[in-house]
Amino acid sequence: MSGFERYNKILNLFSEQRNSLTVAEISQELKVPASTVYRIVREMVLAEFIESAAGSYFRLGQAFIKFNRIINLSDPLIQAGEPFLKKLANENPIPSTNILARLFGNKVMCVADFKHSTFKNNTSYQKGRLMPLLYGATSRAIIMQITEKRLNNILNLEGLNNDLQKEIFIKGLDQDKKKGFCKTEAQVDIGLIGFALSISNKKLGIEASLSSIFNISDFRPEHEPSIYANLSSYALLIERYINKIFIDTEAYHNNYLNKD
Amino acid sequence: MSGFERYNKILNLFSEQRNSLTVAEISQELKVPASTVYRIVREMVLAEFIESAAGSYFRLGQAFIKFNRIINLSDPLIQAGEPFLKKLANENPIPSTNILARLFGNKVMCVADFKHSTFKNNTSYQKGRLMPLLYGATSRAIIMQITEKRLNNILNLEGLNNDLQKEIFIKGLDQDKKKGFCKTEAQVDIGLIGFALSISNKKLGIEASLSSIFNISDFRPEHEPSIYANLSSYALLIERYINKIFIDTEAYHNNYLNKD
DNA sequence: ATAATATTATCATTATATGATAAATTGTTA
DNA sequence: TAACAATTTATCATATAATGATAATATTAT
Repeated sequence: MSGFERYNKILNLFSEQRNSLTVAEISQELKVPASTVYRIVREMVLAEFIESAAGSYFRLGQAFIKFNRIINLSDPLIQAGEPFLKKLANENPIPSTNILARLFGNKVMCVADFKHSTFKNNTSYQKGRLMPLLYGATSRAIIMQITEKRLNNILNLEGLNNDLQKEIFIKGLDQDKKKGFCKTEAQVDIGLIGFALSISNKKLGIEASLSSIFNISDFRPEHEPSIYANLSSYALLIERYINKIFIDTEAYHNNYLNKD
Repeated sequence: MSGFERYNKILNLFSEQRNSLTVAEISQELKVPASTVYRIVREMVLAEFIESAAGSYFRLGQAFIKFNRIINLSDPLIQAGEPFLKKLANENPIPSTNILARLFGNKVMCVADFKHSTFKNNTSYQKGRLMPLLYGATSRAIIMQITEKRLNNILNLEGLNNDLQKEIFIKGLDQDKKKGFCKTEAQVDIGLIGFALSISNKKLGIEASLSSIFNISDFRPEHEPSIYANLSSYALLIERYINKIFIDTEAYHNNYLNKD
């Protein structure tokens, strides 16, 4: 264990379920002596990436709140997409939650969400939460973009090493690719149905998706056309906006450089 | 430069204004050769603390969104305080923005905010943004809690090294301490007036404040009593709730340990 | 007050980071 | 498409910092 990995491993011990840890626990998890962990933790406390809680426990620190704000203000996907989620929710024919998600390692992370006030259920998708890559329309609209090789790696990692299963999964994905959208029922949350479209920008390395999630009980087949119409028009809008941000940023950088 | 500081310094080069940087720029800022910076940046990209953007620029990475979520779910101040901000806003006699803030180094960071729909102005206080420690009611209600020695250090750091100025500042603070609340006009944003109370929990090391911010043009002296009544009842409520969380967490930990 | 736990300090040893340079890759321009 | 420039990765000897066992304090609980 060396370099940044050492720090990252400690941070990744913290989770929604286990949000505070003692040095003894960290030491045990990482199989590193307590004296070493104390030194490392102290460094991170100084930088406010960790803070001490009651009873010799430690928590994640406030620095994350600070950096999270900067990301929200600078991430092109969030900047371009978040403002449209509310509009999308308002135009959908039935109550919905609407989500922007992107690839995060071999998981999918929601980076923006808007739940319409009339949508009473809760989805598992929440900003910052990691979700499985192989289930749900939100995720499918993302993996349909990645290369075959990478997909294969991920399928192996996720335990889909049975060749037949793999083939079936890839075939289904290819069909979705041709159609240009994804639709899944109850793959992530029971009682919910999801529709998703890809959002991408090669230059910015964005592999994302825009999705609308509904209660199955609200949903009727006749809703589908307007759901697709909404999703596809907003997906296009967001892609264009991302591109605009890209152009603007480039211009800004050029301008900045010329001023030297 | 060594240990976590090396990574932290790079992360802290990113700001709202300068949200993407090239390796050359980082190298220049930190006075570290590009070959070294490339190695460090690569490590951080792997951990998703940094991500590559277009045109050889780098941005903060998505890991912050993930960790920010965990903090929001686990920070006792946010957990205890955030739900009450909306209620406070609704009960205030005039349109307001309501803020929970805490100490962050020698700055003050807003960790939760709720702007009432009728409040049209914008405050500088936004979740995750660092604000000066010496101006505004929000900040005063925090520094009035810290030890004299620490305050002195901060006053020196902030350039208040003139003894007379210092004395005046401390006297004003002492008066606020006696009154038990802070009120400032236009110290941070012109046209706004702020009222704040301290929130603290020694065991959890929380030094924070709850504040309501109004438009000066909306404000009349007769509003003051109800403003104070609201603030003080919610501040008390939040402190009690923090304590409840503390007790619950302790019980949880004990329970967890006994199960081994 | 005493015991138990948590935290910091010390220091010889080991392992890793560093940075100069070269090589490779990628992007740009003619 | 070739030639060029910029970006990124690889290499490696050397300097530097991390490690962890142990001892010394500090803090907390009994």
